Amino acid sequence: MREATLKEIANTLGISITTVSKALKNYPDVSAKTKKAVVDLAVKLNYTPNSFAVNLRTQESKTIGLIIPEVVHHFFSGVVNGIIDEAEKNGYLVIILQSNESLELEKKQVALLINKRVDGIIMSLSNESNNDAHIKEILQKEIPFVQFDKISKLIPSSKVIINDQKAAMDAVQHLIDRGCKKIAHIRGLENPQNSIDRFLGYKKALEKNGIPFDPGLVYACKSITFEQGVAFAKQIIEEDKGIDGIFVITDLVAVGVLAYFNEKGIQVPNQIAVIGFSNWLVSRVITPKLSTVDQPSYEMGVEAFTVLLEEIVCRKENREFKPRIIELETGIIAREST
Amino acid sequence: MREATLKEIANTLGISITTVSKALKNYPDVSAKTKKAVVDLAVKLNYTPNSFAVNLRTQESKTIGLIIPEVVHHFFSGVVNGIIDEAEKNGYLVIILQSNESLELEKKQVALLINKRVDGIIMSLSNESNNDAHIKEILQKEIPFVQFDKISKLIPSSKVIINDQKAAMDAVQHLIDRGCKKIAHIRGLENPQNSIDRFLGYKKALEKNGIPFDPGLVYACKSITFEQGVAFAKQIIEEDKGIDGIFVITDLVAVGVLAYFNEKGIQVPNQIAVIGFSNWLVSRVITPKLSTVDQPSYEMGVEAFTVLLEEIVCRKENREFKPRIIELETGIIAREST
DNA sequence: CTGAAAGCGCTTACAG
DNA sequence: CTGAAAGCGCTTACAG
Repeated sequence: MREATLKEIANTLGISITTVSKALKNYPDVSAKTKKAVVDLAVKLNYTPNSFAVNLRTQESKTIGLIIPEVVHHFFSGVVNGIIDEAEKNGYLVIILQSNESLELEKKQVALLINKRVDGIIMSLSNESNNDAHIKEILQKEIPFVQFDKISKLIPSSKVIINDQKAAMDAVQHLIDRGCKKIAHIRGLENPQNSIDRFLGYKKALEKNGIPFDPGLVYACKSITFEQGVAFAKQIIEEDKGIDGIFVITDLVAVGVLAYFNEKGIQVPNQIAVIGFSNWLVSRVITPKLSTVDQPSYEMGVEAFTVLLEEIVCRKENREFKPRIIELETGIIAREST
Repeated sequence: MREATLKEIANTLGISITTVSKALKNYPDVSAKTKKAVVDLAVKLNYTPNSFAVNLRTQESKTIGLIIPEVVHHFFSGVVNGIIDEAEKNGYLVIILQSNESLELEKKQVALLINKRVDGIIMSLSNESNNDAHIKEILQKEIPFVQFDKISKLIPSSKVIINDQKAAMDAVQHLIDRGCKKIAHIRGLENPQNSIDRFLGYKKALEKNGIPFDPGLVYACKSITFEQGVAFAKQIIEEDKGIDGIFVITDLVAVGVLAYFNEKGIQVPNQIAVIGFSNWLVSRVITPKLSTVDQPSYEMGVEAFTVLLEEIVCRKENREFKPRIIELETGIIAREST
């Protein structure tokens, strides 16, 4: 069965395509009688406008693009969730691409989306990416653009973020409130902004509480893995520096720490308290249950789409759009590990 | 800056749009000289074909739709990964929608994708869904269609699946090989095919080993959650039926079982061995590390797109397409819990 | 209230 | 080797 077209409806009813189009779009200048005949037939034929033609005519695709480092990650899954849901509510569909943390791929994907003429792009940068030409091209082509999570501060677009520094301070303060005196930090990679900010938050919290900062208590991950957590936990025990609390860059690594402590019979939190970051699923089901920092991932997705849509609408109406920075609240989830 | 068009190139060079189009598509009947002039200018203007126009003209969107119950799920994330990667390699983009296990939403989403005129649809059904009208409409409109994981056997489409029955048999056999004599099964919901098949595999494995099947050793989840695992573990201990092995429908629930056993100091696997299903991330980082059945999620995604593309190509060339059932191998991952 | 016409930007069968 | 023309299916400014 072929798809019904306006032409078919028009021919069947013996009226013009113009009138059929207007009737279906509920224009005021069509008689009630004509309108009814058209609508009835359209329903009967199960007519839906050919979106290819509508796209070409209106120069809109009602589709947005989303580029993230990887889907297989609890935090990103949550964001994707929020974006898809909110987009759908507003009549938009979402094309998802993954950069796999490769700058090369990311560039190709931006080109793909621009070529596809999506109405807007939401993006979390790969670790390598920064103020690069492909990002600039998005802005230069005036394609509505929102960054979230891993952002480049240099790019003047809307951003949806959390305050990593403050969240890290809260986490370390939580350890201090629990009585920790000598707190280590297992930090992330050198480059990413959130890794830097969490480290700075750690330092600030110590400072605020009059605890001297000791660079010897900072352990830098070479990769964000369970195994890194195990390795640093081992090192911490073997070095025997009297550490009684650890703030870990993210839950996956923290879980590695807990696994090692479990194996060695080290009491958590009595001997050493541990707090992670991100509230992955795993942190809730591990023993002891991991205390962590909650990032509102779903909400980040919703906000990201919402501000993107604002920009889409503004540009369509030729109104000025001022990029907005949306900072979402994080919270400490205290469980059994602190 | 406006986007360059064929017309613009044609006017600039003083030749026809037709020739420009042919030159860019490397038709043989264009002189080398003209071709070079066109290509040079196209590169200079950073020309890319307007995909809206190409779509309308070719009646192809080079986009496929994917509907899954939820993204925030390690297994589905893996599949999504495989589909996106393989699609991109072949010049296709992927629109992702989530049914959130709601039949109502799923129906709406199928309509959205049909309306969007995607070139094909890949789908894992929601738990409520079956041989319903919206699925039939996909087939009736001759839209290339592939089911994976949660499928309806009644729908004559290509399918990418694992042999749940065999995988479950292997898991239970593994418990038996480890010396378990009285094996319980925490099964999934009533409806989904894979829940049924895993249960049947459990029965068959017992039968094959001459162990009488006891319905009293089967516990049926009302929801697939950590908490259900905890609750059933508690029940199993309190009932004290002498169970020494448990085959659990999926890792998340199995982790709940382990959490309860950990808390009560029950030795795993010495007192009771536990095996899960799906190889979630969490199973590798829990203590004791959970033995499980590995499902090749990424590969399922790759296969699903590959067979979809076969159908797309066949239909385009008006060749007959015979739906294919692709069954992927699973494997037992023996860790510390068995 | 209705409709002829232009146009979105491309592709391709056909003529020369 | 080149190009005029039709057409994909819609929307909308304009005329009547």
